[in-house]
Amino acid sequence: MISADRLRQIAFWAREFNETEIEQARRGIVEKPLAKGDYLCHRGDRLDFWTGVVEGVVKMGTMSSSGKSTSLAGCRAGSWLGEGSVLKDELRRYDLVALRDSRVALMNRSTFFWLYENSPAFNRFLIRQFNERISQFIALVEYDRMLSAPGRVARNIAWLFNPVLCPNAATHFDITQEELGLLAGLSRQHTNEALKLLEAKGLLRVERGGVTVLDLAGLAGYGE
DNA sequence: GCATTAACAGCCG
DNA sequence: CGGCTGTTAATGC
Repeated sequence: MISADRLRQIAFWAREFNETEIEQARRGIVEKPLAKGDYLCHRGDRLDFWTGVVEGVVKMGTMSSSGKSTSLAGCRAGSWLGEGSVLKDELRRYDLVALRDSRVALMNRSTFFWLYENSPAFNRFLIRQFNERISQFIALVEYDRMLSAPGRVARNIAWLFNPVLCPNAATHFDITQEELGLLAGLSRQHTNEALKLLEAKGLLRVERGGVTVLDLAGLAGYGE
């Protein structure tokens, strides 16, 4: 379990919680470090924890039968995921893998359900979260047909900066071009060129070991 | 042919 | 010195 202060630090959804809710939530959460390349779960596993990224970057993706990996979305520190699988008590539909040394918070299923049954604030959060995920996965359908590298990079950056899924996001984020490549499913070189093109269009600024978003809407809609 | 991997020199912290 | 970046050369589909 974690302290109430720690909970407020890592869980933006607990901001409007009352004392009872905070107490329940903090008792039901443990933290776990992940080394670069570690899998938290594979597609098809049962993982009875709702998961928050506390530090680092975690990739949601799947591995095809041929062994080729497909990226769905990156989740950076501050974002929480897997509520669908916990709620429906189903097997995971994707892998979760740490792109760099990371730290996750795990909330057990019974705590999740207690909040679901008892906390209006948590339910408001869940609705917003699901609504945002729907948009994200609708965009994923387009994305599948959109082959352009700059488009892929733009989408993935826009997701990382999603203000609903990741509310504390500043405009700058430390992420290497290699990591962005892993998220977008591109080589580092290709990612590099895509980034420079997006920079030339004024959508972002490329920095050493990071990017600064200048036009989030422009990135989210790039390639339409 | 195109894109990915490999290799390497410059650069910045 | 170590990690990241930007190129070029080699390789694979």
